[in-house]
Amino acid sequence: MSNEKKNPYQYDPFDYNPHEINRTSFPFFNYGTPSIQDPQNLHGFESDHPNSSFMSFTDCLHGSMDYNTLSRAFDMSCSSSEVISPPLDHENSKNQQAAAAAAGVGDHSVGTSTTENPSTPNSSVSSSSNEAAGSHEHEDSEKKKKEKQPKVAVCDEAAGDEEDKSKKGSKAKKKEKRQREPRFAFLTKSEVDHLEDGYRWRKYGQKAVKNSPYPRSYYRCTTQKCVVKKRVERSFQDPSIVITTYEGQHNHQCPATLRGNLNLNAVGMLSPNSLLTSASLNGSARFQHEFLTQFLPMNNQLQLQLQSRHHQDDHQASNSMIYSNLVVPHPHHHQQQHQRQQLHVPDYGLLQDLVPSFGQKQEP
DNA sequence: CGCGTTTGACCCGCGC
DNA sequence: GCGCGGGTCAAACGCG
Repeated sequence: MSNEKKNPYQYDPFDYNPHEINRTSFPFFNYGTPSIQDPQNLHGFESDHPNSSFMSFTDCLHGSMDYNTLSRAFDMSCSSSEVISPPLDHENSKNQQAAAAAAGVGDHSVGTSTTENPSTPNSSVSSSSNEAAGSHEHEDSEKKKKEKQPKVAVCDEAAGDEEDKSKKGSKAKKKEKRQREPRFAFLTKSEVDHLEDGYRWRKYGQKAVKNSPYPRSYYRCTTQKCVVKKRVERSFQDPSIVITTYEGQHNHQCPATLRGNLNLNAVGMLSPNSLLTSASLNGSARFQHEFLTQFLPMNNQLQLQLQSRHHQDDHQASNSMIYSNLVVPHPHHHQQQHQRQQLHVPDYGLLQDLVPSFGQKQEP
């Protein structure tokens, strides 16, 4: 656990350096040196966005921009041909988890910050996992996940959802390993589990999470034909952290956007710099968690790029991660909460699956 | 009544 | 083969 970003496979999207972020043009991804251990580092980021007021990513994303553009804007121009899927070494992660847990891994930053920020606003740290990349590693990870959802796999999502429904037993295509949609996970510091992201979700299940007192909730986009799902769970290491994992791509527009709220400038998205600028300058704008959901469609590309990049810069222990100070307006909270981001949150739930190295990074 | 949540049962893959 | 755990289904229920 203590290490290594040296290993290209030890992809740790949760490891980042806020300072880098300030320096880099892209506020969400950081390929810089990992030093989140120092909570202080957070200040750098924070100072940039004292009010945690960012433009809504959703807004931006709903604008007219294609993913290619986005990825370019995000300065993720590396080749995506190389798929570097974090190997979900089960054993490894188990050990790491155990070790981490034993060591009280809450990773300083997490534990510390958390305590320091009892008010729990919202901030998020995200990471992506490339599960649908198709690499061997990917396969491994999938196995861990047990690729369920045979229905979608068999009938090609959108279309078959309905029909399959009736047939749980129709193991018709068992052999066809269900292809998992690319998943995108991120952390959000919030008191509420289900963060508003502009889309409408229906909860379809809840399960207790092993080794965690917090249950994991399963949501599905209520839009017809949209097979996007998301899982929400709370980090047991830091209950203030909500781990949200999106799976799939929305094939429709964000309802919120449709309702019209934006004057978003996709502009901001076209350039990392502009994004940063916008975020910093546009105090009224919000940068919501939702941004990730919008990001989903480009996940493959994005993730590949991120990971590839990581691979290239592994000497820097680069991590692909998306993070932000979120202001998530929630019905239950009359006030918007502001939170500093928590980095490097050790979680042994979904994150472990998504970010294999997540649990091992906790050590300087 | 429509929509969303709750929750127990069920399915399925994996490890032992 | 069995048990475990993740993921999903679907009936029951709640709410506006």
